[in-house]
Amino acid sequence: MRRSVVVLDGYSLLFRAFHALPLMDNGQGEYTNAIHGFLLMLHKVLKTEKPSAVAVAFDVDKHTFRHEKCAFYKANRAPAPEEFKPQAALIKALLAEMGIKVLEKQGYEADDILGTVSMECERQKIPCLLVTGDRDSYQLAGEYTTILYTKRGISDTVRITPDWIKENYGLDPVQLIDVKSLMGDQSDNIPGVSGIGEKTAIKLIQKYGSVEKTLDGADAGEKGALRDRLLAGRQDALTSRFLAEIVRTVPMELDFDSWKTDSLQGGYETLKRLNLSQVIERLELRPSETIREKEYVPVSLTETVPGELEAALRPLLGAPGRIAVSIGNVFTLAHENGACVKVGMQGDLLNPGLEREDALNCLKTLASEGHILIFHDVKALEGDISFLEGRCEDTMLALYSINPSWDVISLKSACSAMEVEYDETYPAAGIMRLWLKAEASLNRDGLSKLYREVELPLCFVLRRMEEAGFLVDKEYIIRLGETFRQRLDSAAKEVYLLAGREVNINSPKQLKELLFTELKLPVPGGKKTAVSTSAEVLEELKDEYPICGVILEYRKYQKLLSTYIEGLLGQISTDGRIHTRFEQAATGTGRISSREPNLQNIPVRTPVGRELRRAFIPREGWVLADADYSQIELRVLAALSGDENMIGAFLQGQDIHAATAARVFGVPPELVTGEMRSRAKAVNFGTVYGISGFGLAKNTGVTPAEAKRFIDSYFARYPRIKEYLEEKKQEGRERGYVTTLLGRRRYLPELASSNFQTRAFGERAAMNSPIQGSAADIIKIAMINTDRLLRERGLKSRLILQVHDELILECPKDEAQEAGDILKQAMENAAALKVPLISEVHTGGNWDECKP
DNA sequence: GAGCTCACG
DNA sequence: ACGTACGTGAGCTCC
Repeated sequence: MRRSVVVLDGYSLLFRAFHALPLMDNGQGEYTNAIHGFLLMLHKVLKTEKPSAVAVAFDVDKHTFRHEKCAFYKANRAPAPEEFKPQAALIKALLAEMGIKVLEKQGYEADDILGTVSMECERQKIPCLLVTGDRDSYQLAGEYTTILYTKRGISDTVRITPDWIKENYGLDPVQLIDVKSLMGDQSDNIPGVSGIGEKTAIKLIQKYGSVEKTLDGADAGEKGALRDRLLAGRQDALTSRFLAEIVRTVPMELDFDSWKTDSLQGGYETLKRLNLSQVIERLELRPSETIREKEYVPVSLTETVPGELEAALRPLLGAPGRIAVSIGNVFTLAHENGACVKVGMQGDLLNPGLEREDALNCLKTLASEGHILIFHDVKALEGDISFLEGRCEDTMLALYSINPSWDVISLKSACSAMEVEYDETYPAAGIMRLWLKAEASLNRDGLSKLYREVELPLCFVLRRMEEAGFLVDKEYIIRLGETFRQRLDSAAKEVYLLAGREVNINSPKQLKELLFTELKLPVPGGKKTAVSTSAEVLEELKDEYPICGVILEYRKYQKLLSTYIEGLLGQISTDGRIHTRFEQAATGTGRISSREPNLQNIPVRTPVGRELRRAFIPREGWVLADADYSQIELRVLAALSGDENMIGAFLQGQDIHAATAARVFGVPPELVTGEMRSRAKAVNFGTVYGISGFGLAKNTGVTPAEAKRFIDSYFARYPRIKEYLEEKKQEGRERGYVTTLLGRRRYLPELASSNFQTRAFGERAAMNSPIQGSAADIIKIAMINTDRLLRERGLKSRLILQVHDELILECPKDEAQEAGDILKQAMENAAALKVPLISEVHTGGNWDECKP
């Protein structure tokens, strides 16, 4: 197909439509005339021009804060009326839903984007049509670039080519820049030369060729008032020349092939809500988000012989397309064309049919025929799912990418989060409904990349990690358990002795009664009633009251025994390995979690805890390679905030906590004491968590007033960090969410709460989520790349565990060096920030040995 | 099933 | 004046 590109100037055309059409609304206060006009215009252009690529360009936030941000930019243009603004916001969402590429770039006007696209088209010799209501774009006309200018209204257009400009102005397109610099433009705040209008400017450029030549020639070549004006306006003219020229080098990716023009699908529901039925009709839109029950062709294949299944399905499922799949008690499939099939599975008493393997083989056939299979949580599917990599979608992951706060793990709650009908008898139909809606939302919110390039590929990596598992030394754990049991028992006996009676130490209620009522221990903090028997409280009392120390001892071994010794022993599979399950849609920030058992909270902070870590081992002849990011969250904070001081410390490879201490205490680095460093470290942590004076005080043991002073001097030394955290809170309040490096959102309705506590929590989450979430984004990329590289290089080494900022490989001994290098490189190159990412690799014969 | 406690990053 | 660190999962008690 012949390639050609059409780009529309979003705001200028919307504005044209807004003024050309009478004000319309949908009866609920939403104005629609500009949207209506714009979409008809878009449709007409696509129909008559039949381009191979289309996009719509917008200025970023032009209508909200252009006045403050940019002194000379469109400063004198009338503000947009209230009836217009919401339409501008709506159209972008609509275009995304319809799958039309939206182009925008912070700090640039739509004109600049048009200029950049046309420049690229000139370079590639692709015909390019710029549709706009702004005559400034005439200067962009060229051999391959035509301007479709809307003269009046929305349908009265003229095609501007270099020839047209020659005929009408006697000039080349670029000389229009020179004309504009002489005549000026009030709406763009281009001064021009005072006293020179369009007619004179054109005449001068025709005569001299350019602004420079006009100015140079004016002294000798002109006379009277005109000569005086040109000489006086020299500087203005030169400044104007700079302002009048449209930027044609906006840094942006231009992948024309992805700017789809076929099938303007999606947007039906939104247009319906806006009551724009004429647009729906003209664009021939169909309600794509919902498959209505009557459209199904439900067929029950009860007696199917396994081998005949595919043949039976084929006529129902039609040409290659997208098929939602659910395998539970029944096997259901729902094609995007509405066909729907249900087959009994073995084990279903009413309708016994297929074996699991038959169902999987059926899917294999469908996938090999070019169908895209859609699942809800594909990783949870039993059996070998490797054939689905690159051939499937996952609604759970799509919805989680859109909003990690949604409960999307079960299909039922996912459907209720998306307000989609859930039909127990045809789960696949629910999955298809979810997918069609999720796909539009992913596009609308710019999250397709996150889903498609991170979450979806990652789930196959996680699946391989789950299957690989972590080998443990079972006998060692049992022996360790025996010694822990002895220490637990003696601690219990000692507690009973000191208490004078037996008590269930596991019961906080009984313990509270014993300590604070019977034994009348003082309550730390001067509170009247005891509130907690937590380690924090007992720690404070243990010097004075030995029973508290013994209770702590008891608790330590109780935890180790029940959660770790017994918990882990109960999770060892027949292969001697522990296969955790990674939850990919469970956290509010984008982190993954681990369960049954949780291998992300294996003890490490105390020596006794680390004894347990020694139970995690590689298989015979292999080693573990463990790599962890150094200070990834603080590095992310430094990079996102752009704080030069913190960036500088990381660039120089300094000990960040010591460097912070030196700055905040105002002493040279060599005079930083251990105490100073550890306080600075606490504040660095606090900052990442969304600092509060009280929280810091509680964690470091200083008074809240001291903590506050410390935070104040910290922010005085790192002003950009303070600004950044304020910005995040503000952003959260304005937009309702904050985002990570990859655009992952966290919605924070708490910020609008009238309850102080709720609101304060929202603020801390607004500060923390971009940091924790971006770090999570980064390690996910590292995991995908590590997994791919290891396999591409034909190595046997494999990822077996992720612990938020740490990745663990199991490697054949002779591969350890190479695999460790790959791991380190993949981690350090996962993102290019303003600070380096550093990953430190350690190998060892057990997990504990992998610590520095 | 909620609340407490505690293991991890 | 309010009452706090961010993000998880698991085992225990007790209603």
